[in-house]
Amino acid sequence: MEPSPAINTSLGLNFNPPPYTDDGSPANISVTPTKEEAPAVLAEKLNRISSENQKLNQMLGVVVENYSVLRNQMVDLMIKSRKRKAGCDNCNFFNRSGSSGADALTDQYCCCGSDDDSCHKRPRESSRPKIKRVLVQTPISDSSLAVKDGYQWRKYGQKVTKDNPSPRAYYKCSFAPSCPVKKKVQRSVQDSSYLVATYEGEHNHKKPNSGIEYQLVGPIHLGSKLDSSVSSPSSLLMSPSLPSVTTFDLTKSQSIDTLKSLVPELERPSTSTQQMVFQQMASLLTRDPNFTKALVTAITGNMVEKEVWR
DNA sequence: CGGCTTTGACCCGCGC
DNA sequence: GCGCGGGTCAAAGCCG
Repeated sequence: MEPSPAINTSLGLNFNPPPYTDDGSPANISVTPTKEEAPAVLAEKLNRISSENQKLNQMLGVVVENYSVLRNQMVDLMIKSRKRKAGCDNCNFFNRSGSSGADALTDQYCCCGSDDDSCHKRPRESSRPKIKRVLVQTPISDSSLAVKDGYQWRKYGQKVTKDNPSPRAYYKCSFAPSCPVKKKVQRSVQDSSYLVATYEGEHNHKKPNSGIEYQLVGPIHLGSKLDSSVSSPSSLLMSPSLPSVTTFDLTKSQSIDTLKSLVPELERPSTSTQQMVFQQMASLLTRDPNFTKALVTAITGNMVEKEVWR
């Protein structure tokens, strides 16, 4: 593996909370400005907020740009790596999975354009439904196999498969037959705290309850605990869209904890007031879809980088 | 009563 | 051709 170019993908989030006194109250901020100084103080605050907002926007742009660069580099490296393994200099796609189970990704994408049968057969885009895979962390005690993705599903079957002790549930979009999307949900055989949802096809309608919940999606490194077909970089590239993803419901306080665990710097405030300020800031930020998207993009980009060049 | 889930039966592709 | 296993069907049951 080639060494990674040193690209800083850290968010560099520096909230710079105002200094606090021992009793937790802000030290240098006048809570009740006099009538004379109120306009000046407000204008100053406004300027400061505008300035911080501008800085945050710039940081966001850098983060997104860095992710894009990293992603392109990862794609290039994976293609090179697979070409070496497959021994096909003209072909950039990946080996077919031998399994036909839930963890199998059977689509291949060949770029060599060769009609030689000794090379790989190219799937016909028009005849193959798009396959997207999603990882969702759920309590092991939750046996419902329900993945809340904003769409309505009708369960039409459940089977116990050979390679996984947990049953696999089959769902159709409740808009069927006009919407052809199907979904298979099964607990990961390697880490039963994760559900693996495999989506086939694309919805031809909007989410029935779109906007109710936020769903952060992006590839996440889960180490060797999960089955390799889900967590490996190759599977990331085999699916048409971001395939191996984890889901955080940012409307829940649990997600704030998740955010803090992902960005340890956010845990530095020590006093209860600072904690409260953090909670409020995190809550405000995570309500902004653009911010959450960029945040996950940055984090997952960093994770993918570590995985690829390990 | 309509919609959804459950579950056994059936279909079909694949390997031997 | 046969067996195996994944995927789907459809009747029965459940629930609001």
